[in-house]
Amino acid sequence: MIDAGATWTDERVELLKKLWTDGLSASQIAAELGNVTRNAVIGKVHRLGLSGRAKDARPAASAAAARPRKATRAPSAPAPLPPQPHNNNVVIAPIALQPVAAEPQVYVEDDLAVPVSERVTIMDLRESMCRWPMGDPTKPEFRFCGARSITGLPYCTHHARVAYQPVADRKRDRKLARA
DNA sequence: CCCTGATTCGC
DNA sequence: GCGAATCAGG
Repeated sequence: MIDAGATWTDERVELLKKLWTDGLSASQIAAELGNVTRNAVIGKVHRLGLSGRAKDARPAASAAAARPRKATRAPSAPAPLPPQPHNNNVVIAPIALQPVAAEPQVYVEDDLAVPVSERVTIMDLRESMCRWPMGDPTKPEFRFCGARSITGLPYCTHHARVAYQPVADRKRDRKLARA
């Protein structure tokens, strides 16, 4: 290799753009590029001015909620906040922020993106594991998803989407090659 | 504890 | 310009 990869060559920048707009997470992109951390990716993304991805219109929503101050690093910049335009047509539909069922049990085979790798029985189900039921609860082969759940939620990222949204199609693989 | 992106600031 | 540290949040 001529380049260790620690520099933002045009190719790497383009790949970054592609992957970012493609919806991959910063860490995924970092893993893909190699020799960079997710922070580096995020930093670059912001510098390129393509943060926020291709979201409809989320101008001030989360941006305004962002820390106006508090870097606990070294107070220097007053961090002036420009007037935020309220969004106009973000109709994310306040549909249901609650599970489609309090006690899910008879879900059909949801989809194919489910990682079969970590399915577990109730015996092996731990606190940090996704409780998404798979199969017939009355049958012995009943299993739970078992993937790492979002802290505070009973489901993994994937199933949380399915559970909390009527339709959430976001295909992303977990292909992080760590260490 | 795992992860996400956002931000700040020393380099 | 770069990215680690930090933050807020799921």
